[in-house]
Amino acid sequence: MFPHLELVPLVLGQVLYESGSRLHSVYFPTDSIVSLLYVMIDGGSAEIAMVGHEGMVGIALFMGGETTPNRAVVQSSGHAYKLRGPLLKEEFNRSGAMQHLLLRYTQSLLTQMAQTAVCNRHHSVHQQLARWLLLSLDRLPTNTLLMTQELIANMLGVRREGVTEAAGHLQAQSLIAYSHGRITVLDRTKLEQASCECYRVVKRESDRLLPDLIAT
Amino acid sequence: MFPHLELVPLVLGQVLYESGSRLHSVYFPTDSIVSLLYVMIDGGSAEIAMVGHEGMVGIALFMGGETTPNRAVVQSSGHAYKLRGPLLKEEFNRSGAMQHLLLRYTQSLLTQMAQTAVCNRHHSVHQQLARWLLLSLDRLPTNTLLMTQELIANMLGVRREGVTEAAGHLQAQSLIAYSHGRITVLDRTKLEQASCECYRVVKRESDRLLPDLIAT
DNA sequence: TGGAGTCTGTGCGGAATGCCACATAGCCTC
DNA sequence: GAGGCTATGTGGCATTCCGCACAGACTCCA
Repeated sequence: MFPHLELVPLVLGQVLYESGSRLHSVYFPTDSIVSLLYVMIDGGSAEIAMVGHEGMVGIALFMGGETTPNRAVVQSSGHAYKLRGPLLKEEFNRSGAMQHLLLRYTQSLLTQMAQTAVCNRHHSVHQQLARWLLLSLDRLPTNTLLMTQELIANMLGVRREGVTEAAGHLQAQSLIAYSHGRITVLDRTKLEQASCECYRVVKRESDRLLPDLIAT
Repeated sequence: MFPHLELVPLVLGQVLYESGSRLHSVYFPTDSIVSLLYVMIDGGSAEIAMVGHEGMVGIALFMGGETTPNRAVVQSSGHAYKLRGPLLKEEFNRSGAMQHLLLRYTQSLLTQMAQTAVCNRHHSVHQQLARWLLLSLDRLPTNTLLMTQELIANMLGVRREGVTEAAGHLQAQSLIAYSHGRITVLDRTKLEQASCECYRVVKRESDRLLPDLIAT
């Protein structure tokens, strides 16, 4: 399979899959982040999960559904290994270590989605922003995110003003610093404290299910 | 595999799995409904997804994680076929039709979770109640749910009063009728109109991914 | 049949968030 | 370095939902 991996650049805003569209390839992000979004009829949106170097975009291919109702958008520019769908399916159907890995990754994605649902229900924009920053940070090589508040608001499905207020609060406490589309995390530990339990649950499950990737 | 299926009764409130507990058996509900919940540290809860005759409780077993951070609670009494974990794994690893079916079901569960996240973010308690009633109805043989508003509130992760108000509204429009723990859906079509797009998305994906089950 | 317990209805104040409008401020290009 | 564009800050108002308190109504069991 490895010879068929093709390293491709992913740029911010690029749409890898549209809702309901047939998947021809899957992507393994290296230093990029891809968001899975649901876009409502009225145009509103909400992020369902994010995928970075720990995972793969396009699990519907081996799950058998071929498509999902979600859109996959590049949330942070970078690169990904692209693989043609049939090759992935072939590898999956060999029922080897790769299949087990993909299934465990899918379970970790499931946990992320579940926790997103919980977070959307119960936690404040403040807590959700902290969670989101941490999830992004875990998928980036640096501790700086190139990301406007407007974009974050779209991901979280909240108002831009809400993000401004929450981010201002985090900056006042020196947990982060930001300016015009560049957010730097200054104190990761305190940011975790500002976040809700949702982040920790997702992180713990991810670490538990995908220990192999610690080396990555 | 079939000779090993054991029909067991499930009673309202029964906990099949606790968060993080090792799964020994899986359950295929027949006329019962099982809710997957996340229970927060402070005791608050939110339903992640519900499972009825279309699916299985305990997918973590074949996904490779063995456990999940969620609790599985019987939401509507009835029965389920119980199967010992190792037997299910064995069947799954045969990579036959059963594996494909289970994976497609998992994808439909994924969609349900994703849509729960979206709904929690964007839709009103009114819309969510309608969605929830419809999802339950699809999994029951009758159009009567034995279910108090308090319980529904716990599932949706909202206040009981909020459910009272929304349910009163639906009853005033003659979409449902209820009294002390017994809810009857009178007009399914209008209830769908009162619901948000989330119900339709989940239904469509479920029908698409699991056509075999229409016969069931 | 009556009483206890559960379920449902209602009102009030407060917090969080949504929507809208506009002001300020940094960045980039020319 | 000036202007335009984008990003961020701020305020006001409406709505939804939460938390709390308590009243009324139905059911079930003794």
